[in-house]
Amino acid sequence: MPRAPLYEGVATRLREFIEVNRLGPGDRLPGERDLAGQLGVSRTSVRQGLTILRVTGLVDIQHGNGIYVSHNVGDVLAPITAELVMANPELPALGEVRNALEAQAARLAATRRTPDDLAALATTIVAMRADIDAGGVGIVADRDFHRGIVRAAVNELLADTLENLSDGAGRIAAASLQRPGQAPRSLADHEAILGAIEAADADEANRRMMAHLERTGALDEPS
Amino acid sequence: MPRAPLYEGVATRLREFIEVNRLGPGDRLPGERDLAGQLGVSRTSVRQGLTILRVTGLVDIQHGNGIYVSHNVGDVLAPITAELVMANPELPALGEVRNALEAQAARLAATRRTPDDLAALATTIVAMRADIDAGGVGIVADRDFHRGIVRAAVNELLADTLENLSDGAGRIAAASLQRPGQAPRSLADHEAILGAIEAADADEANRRMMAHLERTGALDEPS
DNA sequence: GGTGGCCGATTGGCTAGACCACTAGTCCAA
DNA sequence: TTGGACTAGTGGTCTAGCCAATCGGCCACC
Repeated sequence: MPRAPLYEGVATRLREFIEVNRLGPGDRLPGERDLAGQLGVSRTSVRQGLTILRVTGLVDIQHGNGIYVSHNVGDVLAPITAELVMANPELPALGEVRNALEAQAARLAATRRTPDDLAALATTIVAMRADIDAGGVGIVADRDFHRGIVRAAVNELLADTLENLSDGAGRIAAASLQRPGQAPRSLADHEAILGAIEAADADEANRRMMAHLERTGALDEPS
Repeated sequence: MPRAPLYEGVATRLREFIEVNRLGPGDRLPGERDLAGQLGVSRTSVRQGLTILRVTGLVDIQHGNGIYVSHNVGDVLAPITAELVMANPELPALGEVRNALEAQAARLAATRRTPDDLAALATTIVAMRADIDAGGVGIVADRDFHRGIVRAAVNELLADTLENLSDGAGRIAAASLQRPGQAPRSLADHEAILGAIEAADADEANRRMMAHLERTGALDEPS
């Protein structure tokens, strides 16, 4: 059995330290030299352990100032998912995860949307129709619509994750809209989804969003 | 504007190195001393950069052997999500993300399930009924059912993410089953979900799974 | 000829100590 | 009151070295 590296243990003990001392967002940790002394390891190892917590999003390290417990839970997944997407943006498994989250956003939006949310969504539909009438395909309005849904869902973790997953997915949506006749179809989809959200029909919103995503995402299908 | 730390740059340059040299899973990177020389930085900084890539899941560092490009994409998110869940397991936002992924798994399972998958799922239902008849609540069979769904979905990324999200969710499910009359209700839900999957009805499988999760997850509702 | 153990080269893991770079607070002079 | 210099404290980086795990080849032995 291979033994775990020291800095792994340091990371674990630092997590425990934060938990035991009930440290919340914004609270300050002891300096690196202090921690090295308390844990009985070299400062180098402490720094490697801290790097792990930093990448993980648990702490915020400020040069010349100190080490602080981070604020947003969403920040934890953000850099990682971004990394993952950058590495292989058209991985099908990734698209399926993304679809699931966005359909869930539609479901939540159906129950939580405010009048402002509905107004914003309606605006994107008007804008998309105008763009299509003007000969465009409504890429901007399309993106705004999907973002509006996510915003209406009021779930920061979901929003952050989706934001990063979408970095790669953006061009897929753009490519999809370029297909002949796709833009009006997408517009009709949007209207149907918004209708379900207005009606507070969570199941229907979820179903229609999923159908919409599967239609637009299926680029490789033999026509 | 604050300048980025050196080790961040090292991590980025190492990522580029992997990409430019078309290194795939299993390929070996130069040693730490080599990299330090090539990048013109100290070994310390190289090690910190490597730690980032390691946490990120991009590379696998082996003591006494060398540094290799990692294999599984799922490994990227796994340790991070586990971390996140450990930190705050009853965060409602987390539950919503988890529900979305599991409902998506049900949807995918409806189209991809093999006869073996169906048989395994049916077995868990039989086992759960037997356990309930014997006075239990079928915790084990319940867990097996949900895992069986995920397995049938054939999406490694989704499976890995869910596996880690569920570490914290496990006890929620267990607590839910303890409620009077819940176990038979869950069993009925399972049967309905399996029915939809057998019928290859993706929408229905998705809908029923979501309904099931929302029912069992709503622990804090005033009864 | 095959087999087992030894040994050394290579590689990552860890330490110690020093100095640099940045931040925030203090204090003094204008 | 205000502006800037100073300073203590903190993270960032480097050097040099030794420790520990791994792998592969060599060699004695069967």
